[in-house]
Amino acid sequence: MRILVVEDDADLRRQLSEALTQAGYAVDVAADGEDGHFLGDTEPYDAVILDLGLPIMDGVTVLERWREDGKVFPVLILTARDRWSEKVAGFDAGADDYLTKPFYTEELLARLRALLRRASGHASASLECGELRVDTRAARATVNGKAIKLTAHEYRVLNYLMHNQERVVPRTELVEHIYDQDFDRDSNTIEVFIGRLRKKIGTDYIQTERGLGYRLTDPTGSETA
Amino acid sequence: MRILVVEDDADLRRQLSEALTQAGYAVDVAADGEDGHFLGDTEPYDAVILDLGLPIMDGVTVLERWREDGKVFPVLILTARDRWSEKVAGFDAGADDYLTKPFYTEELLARLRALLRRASGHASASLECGELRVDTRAARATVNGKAIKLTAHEYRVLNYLMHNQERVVPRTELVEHIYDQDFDRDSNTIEVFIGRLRKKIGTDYIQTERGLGYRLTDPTGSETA
DNA sequence: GCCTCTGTTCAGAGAGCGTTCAGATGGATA
DNA sequence: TATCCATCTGAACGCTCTCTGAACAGAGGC
Repeated sequence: MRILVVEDDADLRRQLSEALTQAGYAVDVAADGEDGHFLGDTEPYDAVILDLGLPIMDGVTVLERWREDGKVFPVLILTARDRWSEKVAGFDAGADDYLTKPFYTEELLARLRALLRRASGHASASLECGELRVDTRAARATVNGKAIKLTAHEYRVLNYLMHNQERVVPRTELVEHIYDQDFDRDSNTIEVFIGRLRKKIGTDYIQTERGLGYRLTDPTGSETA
Repeated sequence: MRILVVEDDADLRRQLSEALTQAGYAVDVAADGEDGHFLGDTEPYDAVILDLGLPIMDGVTVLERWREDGKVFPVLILTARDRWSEKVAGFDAGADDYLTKPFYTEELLARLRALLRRASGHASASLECGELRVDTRAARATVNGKAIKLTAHEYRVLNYLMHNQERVVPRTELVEHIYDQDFDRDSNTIEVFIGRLRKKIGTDYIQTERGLGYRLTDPTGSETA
């Protein structure tokens, strides 16, 4: 975890740097808004601790510019001022937390941990198979980065196959997982859906194992007849 | 956005509930730790405001159990105690923010906005989607810079979709996050609101994924049918 | 070559959705 | 308190798209 500290007071800066280093973080420091802004724009930080009263460029301005540039790292604002209206302004500029000087180092570390923990909770669950990708959260499929429009049942079939890549999935198993209990098995709807999927994602992904079922496989991968 | 308030003091509970409702949230309340824990376990909240000193089950215990159960909603801890050691304990139990009584309602709302925004993966206070913009602070929406007049529920629907851009949001999920506990789900109010929103913001922003739900998307973005 | 299994096409059925509207509800105003 | 107005709600209706099942064509195995 790499942290940026932007603080003009030399004593506090050193104190923060030491505390964070000791807590196991990699720490960079900046003494004014311009340096701080530059570092935040160019280096990949996991979180930033930002003083509001800074030389050259104000802390809120620095923060606003980062957010405009699409920087999403969590920012903890640090300031001597205690007025709530400024806290509100800080939050709405894109801050994630706020701490008023003087503060206990323990509390700072605790808030930082909370920020990092929350920021890391955003891994999107996506299944991949070659150039085929299914984002289960967004319910969206892409091939070579191009979005594919799937109907609800097509999506269900593909999703199940993606969860069972490289495995032969019998048609009965597909039926059981896609439909609820009572479904007339004397129908060829699965074949129809497989056909439509092939048409949309490309014919090579879904192989037919005659008499056994279907297998989703990476067509570019190591193939053995 | 649906919020759970767990607070034993009746006055404060009502005050919070009113303030949050007026700010456009759907609010459920609980007066003790056991009720609170149960609600948090069974209903899909976007955030929780949790008092530490609670009857029957302590706030920290409630929080720990939620986290053990895999609940990830952001939690803002609220307490009369000001000692930093308890703040640290609260954070490490899985809290995301901390506020000491007495507090300004404005600050609570600002911290809540920051939590919700961060929880949905957005860094900046104003949510954007193409030319559509929602200012969560002022509860105001604009398209191409022109303000749009939205009713309370229209705003809630749009706000929730903005927090979940590019994702298919099932209608049931929308209902759960826009209304509080008691609401008759066998109604087509969501369709009605979607229809009105499309009329106001333009028809291209909200896509219907038949059988799956609705998706808010940037119409000018790189879309491939 | 015959038989079985799979792929494709198509039209009807049905579900899901959009729209409209009337009544209910709640908040504001006098 | 009575009245008005905006908003919300739930039902009805019609439309569109998807699903389904059948029929037929094609591929593969024996």
